[in-house]
Amino acid sequence: MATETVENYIKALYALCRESPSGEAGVVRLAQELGVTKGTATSMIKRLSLARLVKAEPYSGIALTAKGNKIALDVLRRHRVIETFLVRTLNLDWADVHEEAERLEHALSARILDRLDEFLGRPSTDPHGDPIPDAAGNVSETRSKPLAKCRARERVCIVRIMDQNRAFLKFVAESGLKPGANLVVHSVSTQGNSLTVQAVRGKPVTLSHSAAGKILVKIIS
Amino acid sequence: MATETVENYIKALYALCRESPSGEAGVVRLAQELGVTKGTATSMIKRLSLARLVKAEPYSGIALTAKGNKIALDVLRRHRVIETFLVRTLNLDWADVHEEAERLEHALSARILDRLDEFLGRPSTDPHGDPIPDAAGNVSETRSKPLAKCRARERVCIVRIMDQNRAFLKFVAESGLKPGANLVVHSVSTQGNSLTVQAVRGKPVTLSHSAAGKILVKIIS
DNA sequence: ATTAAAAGTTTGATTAGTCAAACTTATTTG
DNA sequence: CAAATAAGTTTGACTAATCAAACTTTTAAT
Ligand SMILES: [Mn+2]
Ligand SMILES: [Mn+2]
Ligand SMILES: [Mn+2]
Ligand SMILES: [Mn+2]
Repeated sequence: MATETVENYIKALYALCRESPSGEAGVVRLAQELGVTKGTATSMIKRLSLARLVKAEPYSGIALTAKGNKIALDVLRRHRVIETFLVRTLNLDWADVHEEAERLEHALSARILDRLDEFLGRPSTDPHGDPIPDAAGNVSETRSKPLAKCRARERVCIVRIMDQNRAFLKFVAESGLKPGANLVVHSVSTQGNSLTVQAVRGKPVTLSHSAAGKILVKIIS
Repeated sequence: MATETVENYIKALYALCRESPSGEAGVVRLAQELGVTKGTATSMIKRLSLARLVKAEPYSGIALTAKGNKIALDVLRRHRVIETFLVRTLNLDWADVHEEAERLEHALSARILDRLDEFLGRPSTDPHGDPIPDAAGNVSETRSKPLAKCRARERVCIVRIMDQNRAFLKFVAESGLKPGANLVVHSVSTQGNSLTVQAVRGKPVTLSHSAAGKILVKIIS
C-alpha cells in the first residue's frame, strides 16, 4: 500500500494533469499544491517514477501511469464517499468536509469504504457535485458547462462546484447555489465580467465571471 | 498533536500500566505489544520522557504522566466510539472492528468524533463492553468480576470481554456470550479449571478457566 | 542572439521511526 | 553467593519525508 504522503502526491498529480492542456504536471505547481519545496517534490517524483506510478523524464512533464491513475481514482473515491457521509449523516458543514476528508481518506480500509458506500445508497456524486468513481475506477461525469458561458434567459441546474475554498463554498451555499438548484440566467453584462442569476423562489444573485466559471451547470430542457 | 506512532505507544503504555500491579510498564512488554524491537521501544521512551508524556528512570519502570494519561484516554475514546459506529451503523463483525479502529482512531478530528458520538446517542460502552471515556476523560467502569470467580447457581449478566483476539471474540459471539447476555452458572469443576454456563434460552457452554477469566460479569439481583 | 526569469535538479542536513547486534544492569536460580 | 537469564540500553545503519541553498536547464524577453 502507498503511504499517506504518496497518496497525496498522486492525487495532486491527477488533478494537475486534468487541468493542464498537455495532460502533464510540473514540479513547481505540484510542490505548491502540497506545500513543500520544489526540491522535495523532485525527489518524490523520482521515487514515484521508480515505483512505476508516474512517467517522468528530467526537465520535462510528469504523467501518471495506469497504476498511478488507479490509485488516484481510489483515493478520490474514498475522499468523496467520506465527504458525502460527513454531510449527509453527521451534518457537517459542506464547506468544512474537504479538509476533514483529506485526512480520513488515508485511513479507511476497502471493507469500511464499501460498507459506508452501501450505507449511503451508493451515491454517484459528493456534496459538491464531484463524481464518485465506482470501486472499479469508472467515473461518469455529467455533461455540463461553466455558468460563465451561459446566455441570458437560459434555465439551468447546478451540477458541480469546482472549488474547495471554504469562503467560496460558504458564499455559494448562502446564495442558494448548491448542486441541484435550478435557476434562470437573468442578465449577462456586456463586458462579460459578471452575470445575474435567480434561483426558483430566491433572490437574484450577481456573480463575477471568475465565480461563475467555477460553477458547472446543465441546461434544463 | 502527537503522531500516530506516539499515540500507539501511549495507548499501549496505558494498558500495560493498568494490568501491572506496580502500575508501571516495562520496555520488553511494550515492544512486544507494538511489534518493535526493545531498542526501538527504549528510544521512544526517551522521546516520550523528554516530551513529559511518561516518567521513566533508566533500568526502571515506566509510568504515564497526567499529560500522557490524558492522551491515552482520548485515543481510547476515539477507538471505542469508532468501534461502536462500525458495529452499530455499518454492521461490521464485532470481531473485526478492533483492527479497523486501530487505524481510524488516529484520523478523526475532535469535531467529527463528537458528531459521531452524538449520532450514536453518546454510548457509554463499546461493542465489547469497554467503557467509553467522555470528552473530559472520565471513565465509569461498571463494577464487575471475572466469570471465572463465580460459583454454581449464580445468575449473572455479561458486562465486558477483556480480549480483542478475533478467534476468541468469534467464539464468544457463537456461544451467545456478548455483553448484555444473562446467564446462570450451571456447574464449576472441582479443580476450578472449567465451568459451565447457560444463557437464557441457550445451550449450556463449557468454558476453560482462562476463557472465563476474560469475561467480566455482574450479578443479577 | 543574448540575457533574465522560471522551472527543475542536486547536495547536505534534519527528524521520526525502525532494526540488528553488542553491551550493561537487574533478577533468578541452582 | 555465583552463574545464568532476563530486562534494558547503546551504537551504527537504514528509509521516508522534509528543507535550504546552490546549481543546471529551459523558456521568455529584450
Ligand atoms: Mn489527503
Ligand atoms: Mn468534494
Ligand atoms: Mn492505533
Ligand atoms: Mn473494544
